[in-house]
Amino acid sequence: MLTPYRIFQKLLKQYDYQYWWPANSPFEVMVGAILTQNTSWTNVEKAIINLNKNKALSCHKIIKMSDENLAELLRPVGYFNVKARRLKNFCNWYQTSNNSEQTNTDCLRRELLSINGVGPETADDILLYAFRRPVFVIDAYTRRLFSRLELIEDNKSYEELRSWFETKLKRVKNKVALFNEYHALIVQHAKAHCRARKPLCETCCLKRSCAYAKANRKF
DNA sequence: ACCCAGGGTCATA
DNA sequence: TATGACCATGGG
Repeated sequence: MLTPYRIFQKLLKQYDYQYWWPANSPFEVMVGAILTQNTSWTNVEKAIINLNKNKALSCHKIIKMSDENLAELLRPVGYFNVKARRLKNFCNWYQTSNNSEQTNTDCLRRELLSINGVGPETADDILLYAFRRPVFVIDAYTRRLFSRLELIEDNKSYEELRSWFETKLKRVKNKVALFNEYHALIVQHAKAHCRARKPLCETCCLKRSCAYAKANRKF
């Protein structure tokens, strides 16, 4: 039986540990989470370098900078005008927020979702990889993989899927570590699988339109 | 010349 | 609630 946990084991065996999130601080994780919306990570790295060069990788500096100057540093990520505003919206919340280790995760999640520009996946990236909370991140790859394995239906909402995964993985001990590695492995699988098809399964290439997957009618 | 990327918001029906 | 337009650079 293919269960979410079995699939995790296969991914781990195939790709080994990923040690996410690739960042030097929790704040950098949060910035990256916003900048990588529908954007490849290589572009995000360029923007992070720009921010560092201008000593602008801090809440304080980002809020102080003009929209135009910030957008210019964010140019490589695309959507730079939108993302400049989103980043500022986030920083304005982060600066005044007073959340501690004790803050309830659902409460923190609702606060994140109330920020314009932070949707469910970005919020969960931040919760898992910056705040170390046990939330399972759902992204386009996760949907495609489990849809093509015929374990989920593609008309499910984000919350339905997150709840499904968290229920299926209820019994694991260190949820933060597992959810962390799981999402990272799915992304790694997406990057690697089209180049070297290896036996996780025959039909789960995660490109949006994979001829192989199409031919096998696993959509 | 196309397709895609570690999404989200807003207007419309 | 469910689609569709829009945001925009860079790599394959």
